[in-house]
Amino acid sequence: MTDEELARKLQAEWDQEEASVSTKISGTSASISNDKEPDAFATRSRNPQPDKGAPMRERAPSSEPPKSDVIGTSHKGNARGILSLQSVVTAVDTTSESIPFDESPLTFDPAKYVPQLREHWANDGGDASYALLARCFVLVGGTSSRIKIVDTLVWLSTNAISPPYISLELGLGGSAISKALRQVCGLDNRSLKAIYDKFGDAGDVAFEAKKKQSFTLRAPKPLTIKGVYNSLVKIASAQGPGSAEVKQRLVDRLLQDARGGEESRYVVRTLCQHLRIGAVKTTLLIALSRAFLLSRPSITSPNQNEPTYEYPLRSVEDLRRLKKEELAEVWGRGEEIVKACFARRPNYDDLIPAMLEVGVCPELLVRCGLGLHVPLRPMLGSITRDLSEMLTKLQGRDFACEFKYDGQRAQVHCDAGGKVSIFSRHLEMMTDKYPDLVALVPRIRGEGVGSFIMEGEVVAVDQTTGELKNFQTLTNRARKDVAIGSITIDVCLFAFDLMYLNGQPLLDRPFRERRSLLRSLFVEIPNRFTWVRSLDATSQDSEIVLDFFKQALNFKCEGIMVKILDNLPNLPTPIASTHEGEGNDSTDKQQEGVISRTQNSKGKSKASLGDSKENEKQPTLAKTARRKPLLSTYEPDKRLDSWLKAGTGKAARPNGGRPSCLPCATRRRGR
DNA sequence: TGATCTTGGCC
DNA sequence: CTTGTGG
DNA sequence: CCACAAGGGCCAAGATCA
Repeated sequence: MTDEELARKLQAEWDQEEASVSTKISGTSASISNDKEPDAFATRSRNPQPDKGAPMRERAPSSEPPKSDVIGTSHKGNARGILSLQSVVTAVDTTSESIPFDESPLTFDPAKYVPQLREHWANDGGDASYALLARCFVLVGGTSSRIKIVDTLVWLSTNAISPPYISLELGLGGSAISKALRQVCGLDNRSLKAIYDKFGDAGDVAFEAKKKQSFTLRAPKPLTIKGVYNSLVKIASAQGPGSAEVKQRLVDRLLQDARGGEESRYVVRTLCQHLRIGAVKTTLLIALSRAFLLSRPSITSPNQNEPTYEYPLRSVEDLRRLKKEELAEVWGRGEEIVKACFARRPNYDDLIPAMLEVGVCPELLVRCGLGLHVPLRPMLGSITRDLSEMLTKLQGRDFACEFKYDGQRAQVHCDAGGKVSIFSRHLEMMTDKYPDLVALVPRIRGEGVGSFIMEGEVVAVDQTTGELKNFQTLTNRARKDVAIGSITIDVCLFAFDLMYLNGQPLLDRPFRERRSLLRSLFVEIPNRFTWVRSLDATSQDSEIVLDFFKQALNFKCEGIMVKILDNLPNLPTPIASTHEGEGNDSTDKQQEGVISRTQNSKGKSKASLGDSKENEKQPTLAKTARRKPLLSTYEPDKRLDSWLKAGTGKAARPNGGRPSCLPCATRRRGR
């Protein structure tokens, strides 16, 4: 297909789409335009701006919205529903004719998709999103350049163009977008602002503005996936003086080339990196998993250097024959693998090539697993309200309590060569922010420690008194290009976990073992590098735990973390848990056994659900026994009950809130 | 240049 | 960080 | 129950303006 034909085809499709103005597919999708509460300019938090009706002026005097030509980039309201999804996913119908990567259109083909979507919606209900995304990722008849589409599309779908630990910022505010809209659509600020106030979403503004566009500056060139992605990268790459204009030009072009309102909407939302399609990381991983279970690229030109893709597939026919639970099992197993990979190596540029090589199988975890200088997604703790809830969740298992310090979580990588990387909780690279920590690493590394990944909390600490400073003090530190001599706020790293050591992942080891390795192989430096203060306890120690919690608060900590120590409960004696039937040791043990048998293949909780017999045995206990198993392993990106946090929540009570972990419970059930 | 505003990161 | 919402 | 979205307070950086 030539460019010209393609363009004509797209234009025709576009017209058709415009005609059938935003065919609402499901009721929920209506929420897009449902925004009441426009909230002028919706810039971020501050910015007093009580200003309501006052229209924006260019070059605002100080009373006006200071940045008069800005369309805010924050929003209200959720966009759920597949109308938006279909628009974003666009026309990557990889199952039909083969369009070269460079020409893969950004626009979607409503004629093709709308009926399918209706069908999906009717038949699959909640699975429609996954089904649709999976369909769009299906790789049939592809070449390696086509494969790139998947990659690119995934990035675009997740509001990102790079993983968080690689800093590639668009550096675009709303102003560039409004400027472009003014220029391209011939509207003035006042109208734009009015539209924005109505919808509260820059993308919706673009939609309306584009519909009002009365002229064209030049012949639009159909947008392609690759083109849009490349533009984003170019925008992000432009830096320094004059960069604003470069960015502006790129934005202008994108909006000129956008055909019609719907495409403009999503181009702009893409530019804001705020697609609002309700399908982000997890959804995409699930969709990828399904797509790769069902299909693989077939290389048409074997003479090239194209690799061959031969991983096994599931056939749709076979899957159709399965019972509902069996099908869920098949999907679920794949999803767990893909999620596990992404949790350990959160980069689609790594994940997708690996999937292309081996498909969705345990091998994937080897190809795309934990590695140095690539942050894994941290394990999280479930929030607990009070002590009794905590002890209940712990189900009588042994646990460790740790101070929960008021600082910033940090993941420290060090390779055998001594190179250090430090990542934040959200995987931002902050090595440059803590040159003092980097310098510390050689000194804390004990004998026999080569490479490692450890985790801890960075806290501002007075070096002479050892006194802990609050979080706010820590934020006063400079963040970029910190010279080690110019540091005014000293910090201490309170380490609490070790996930990797000497080339070997430790994620599957029990916490007790990881902690022991950490504490035996590394060397403390007072007020610079120490262990989190901790206390091992059992469910009988509620008073001691409570006291520990109070100590933590007195020590300027936010509260405590509680962590399961061992995988298998080490019950001294199977004393009958006669009364209460609360903790119920026997079922615990059985469950745990089931899990550990299947764990190596990532069976996990799905597997344990399959064994329903054991629950039958003790009907009275079924209610409490359905809890998820408690793991002492490090489970990246999961929020499980094996880690519990108790203490003062920051966002709820920024200042001086009372601890929410009230000393409510001395009333413990026996023992 | 310094004041002012926006952004994006942390909790 | 927290909450709210929807499936 | 989960995933997504959005909310708030705070800060350094950087862009923009007077």
